[in-house]
Amino acid sequence: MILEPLLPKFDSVFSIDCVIFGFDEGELKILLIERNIQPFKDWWALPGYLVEENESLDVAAERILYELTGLRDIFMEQFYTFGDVDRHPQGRVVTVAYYAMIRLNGTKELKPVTSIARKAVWYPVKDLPKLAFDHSKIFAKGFIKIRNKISYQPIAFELLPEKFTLTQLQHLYEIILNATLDKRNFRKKMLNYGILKELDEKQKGVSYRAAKLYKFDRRKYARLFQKELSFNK
Amino acid sequence: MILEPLLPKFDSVFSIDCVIFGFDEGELKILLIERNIQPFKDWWALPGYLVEENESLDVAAERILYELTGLRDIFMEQFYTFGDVDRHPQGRVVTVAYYAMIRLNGTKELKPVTSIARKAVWYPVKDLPKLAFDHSKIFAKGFIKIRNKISYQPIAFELLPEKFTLTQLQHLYEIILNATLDKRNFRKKMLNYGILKELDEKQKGVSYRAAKLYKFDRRKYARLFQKELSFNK
DNA sequence: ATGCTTAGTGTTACAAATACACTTTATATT
DNA sequence: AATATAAAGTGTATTTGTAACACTAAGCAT
Repeated sequence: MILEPLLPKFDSVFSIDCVIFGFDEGELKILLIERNIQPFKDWWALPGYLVEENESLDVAAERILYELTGLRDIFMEQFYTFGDVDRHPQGRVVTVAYYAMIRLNGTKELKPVTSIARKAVWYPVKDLPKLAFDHSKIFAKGFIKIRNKISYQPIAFELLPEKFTLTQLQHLYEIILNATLDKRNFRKKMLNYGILKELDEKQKGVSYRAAKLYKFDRRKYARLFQKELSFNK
Repeated sequence: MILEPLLPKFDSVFSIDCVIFGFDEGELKILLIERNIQPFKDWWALPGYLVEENESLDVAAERILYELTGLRDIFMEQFYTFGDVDRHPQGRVVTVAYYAMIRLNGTKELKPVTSIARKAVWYPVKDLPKLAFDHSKIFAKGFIKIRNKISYQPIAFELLPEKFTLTQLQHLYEIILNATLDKRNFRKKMLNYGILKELDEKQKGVSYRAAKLYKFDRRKYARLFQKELSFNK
């Protein structure tokens, strides 16, 4: 039997960082934690931590988000990997960044289940504090990512409450795209997608004419994105 | 002076893998190497290797591609990071995948400058061999990436020789999109982009009517992609 | 009853995408 | 020289989507 050369065993460290978008009180927000450990103790940071040895990246992302914020069952998507040599003071740590857009029911409490984070809070993206590591850069790239995504997929509803008005939806688009949109054209386009269901219900508690409520039809939405774009023939 | 707790020093290993697309003899190809080292010695693989300690990911990608194939100054873009627990037999190795589309002048010789790769060759994507590690999966994701990209950005010219005919361009689109396109509409659309320059030259050596040659105008191309998409107002 | 504030609505103009088939031209063959 | 061949090259009508644009309707507060 031929002896194979002995190979060194690799034992690596890398991390996950999460950019979680929410929409509340007419503002786009992201989740930040206050770090309770070194390095960057007491700094604001994206929820992020080291991946464990026997964990795939996707699984790690879910676990880490849960442990640092208490949020569960959030579908996140990987969007970029940051690997500058000096991005981590303890050595070479590459971090894989994930993003998600979620509905922030007001009720969902943020409660870190580990002491790594002192607390987790929703922070308006307009007014972010200085962040630990290269997290400002990571956030910026994540923001560009959802801006692009929303331009070709009507995914904004992930951020809205179950029932919403068309004006709320439009405001959300305007914030993410950083542009003002024409009301009539916006409504026409959205309704044309055929993924909104008009409800027999109206907004309540407003001191003016109440708007109709809508909800998204996820089945139709899924069907919509089976057909592909451009150059169909 | 307050003593900070001593932090462990991280010392990690991760890799880069490159999916390099070329177009030759009417076929879409990618670059593969034949591995000359364990693990997966003698297997076909994507050009890929470990990142060095003091190297950013982008720089590592360039170096690794060069060392394994002899190709230089190729602009690559990161597209996904693969981190399944068992993807590498020597332990936990996360790999950051890059892609590029390049012009394959016929002349550019492929010559690994390290013995890690025995050789590097262009392989038709239609007929890839079994690949080392999870490289088949990486390739598949890279292919989807360029398919999507080409659908909204006329980047296909990266793959073509300096001078090309519209029919060649169309064939390339058809191969990447896996669809047949209408000749008149295709031409109209391409010419409307305003990034093609008609030359005073014709195809040579064909046994039928020679087609006009075109080349891409990179200046106009760059300008085209400063203006953004969708929902402009 | 009046005022205020937002909801809700339609048309026209322009641009882009699609469907579709014949003529022209360079070369090769006889 | 005549003919065959193979791909180049070209235009129009239809449909679809995008863009610009301003007033009336409804509900609540006073």
